[in-house]
Amino acid sequence: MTRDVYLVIIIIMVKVLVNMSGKMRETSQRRVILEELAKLKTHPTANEIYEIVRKRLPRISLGTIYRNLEFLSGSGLIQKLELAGTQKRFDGTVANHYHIKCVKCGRVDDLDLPAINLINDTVITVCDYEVLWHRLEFAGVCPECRSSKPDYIQ
Amino acid sequence: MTRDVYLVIIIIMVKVLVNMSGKMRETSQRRVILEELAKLKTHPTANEIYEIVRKRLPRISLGTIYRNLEFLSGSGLIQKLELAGTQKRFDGTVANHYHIKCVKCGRVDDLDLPAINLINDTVITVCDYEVLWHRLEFAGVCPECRSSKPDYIQ
DNA sequence: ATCCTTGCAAAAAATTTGCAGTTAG
DNA sequence: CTAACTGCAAATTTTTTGCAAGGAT
Repeated sequence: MTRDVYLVIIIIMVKVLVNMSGKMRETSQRRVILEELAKLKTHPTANEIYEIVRKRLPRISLGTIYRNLEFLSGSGLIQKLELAGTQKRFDGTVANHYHIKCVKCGRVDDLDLPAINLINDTVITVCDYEVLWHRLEFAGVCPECRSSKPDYIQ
Repeated sequence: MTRDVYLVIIIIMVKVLVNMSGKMRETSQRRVILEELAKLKTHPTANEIYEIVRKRLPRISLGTIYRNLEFLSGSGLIQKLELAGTQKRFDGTVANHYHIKCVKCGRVDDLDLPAINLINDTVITVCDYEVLWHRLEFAGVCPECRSSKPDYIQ
């Protein structure tokens, strides 16, 4: 639990430093991306964010979306997820938590499961690495897809 | 442990079925890819495999490499890894095991850590998914990179 | 006024696919 | 024979980047 406290402190420090340095500007594009990401419970791809933000800022470009997502995740204001599949996804929630992805429809949900940070120490004992972090991802069939007919019947 | 036994049986069955169906042909390209992958302890990308196989089969194309890697991992003869980063990696070892990736040089090593399959059952209790599998990936600094000077000195 | 940020378009990176010709079974 | 497979090249998909114009502080 102490580890999580450190993490929160570090995140706050990063935010303060980003603001203090005075180099981060609050543009409407950046603000809207952040707002929309905070609203969403899903974990959209860059392109999905583009389509959503475009409704409010029709002239925004996909390049700006990518640059901001990269910048915001680098600043610790959002989280970049590199899950199975071809595209990266983004999460407005910064706190460390695990995800599960539906193999049928592709939706990604948060898991209410405590992070098993102790496992990092276990890994240090079986390899010579300095272990920094781990990523734990689950895959399965979501409730909606489960209630529909199985593939081999359809 | 019983679960792993089932897994091994299933893998063998898949191999048998693949051979029985008589639809899989043993081409020199496919055989060499499989041979080279079995030799390697690293977890190469499609392009790295291409460069290695090309030494033995100079006329092979990258498309063939991709098609075979897809086919072989679909048949359970090799493993496709979708770790952090942009490229997929391939593992000649089929048995389920975890990996650690160096954040500096990008190399991927196997971890001698038992698979925590019980966690799937835990996840079922906190969400409505039918949990199929999980992926646990570590990141850190490998021994070689650790012994070199830190970034901010160089 | 400065220089971070944007839109646009082109480029890059990684992977997939169409097709005509080749080859294993 | 014939259907699976290959090489080649073009096409897709996803992300990054160069540049001149725009805008926040």
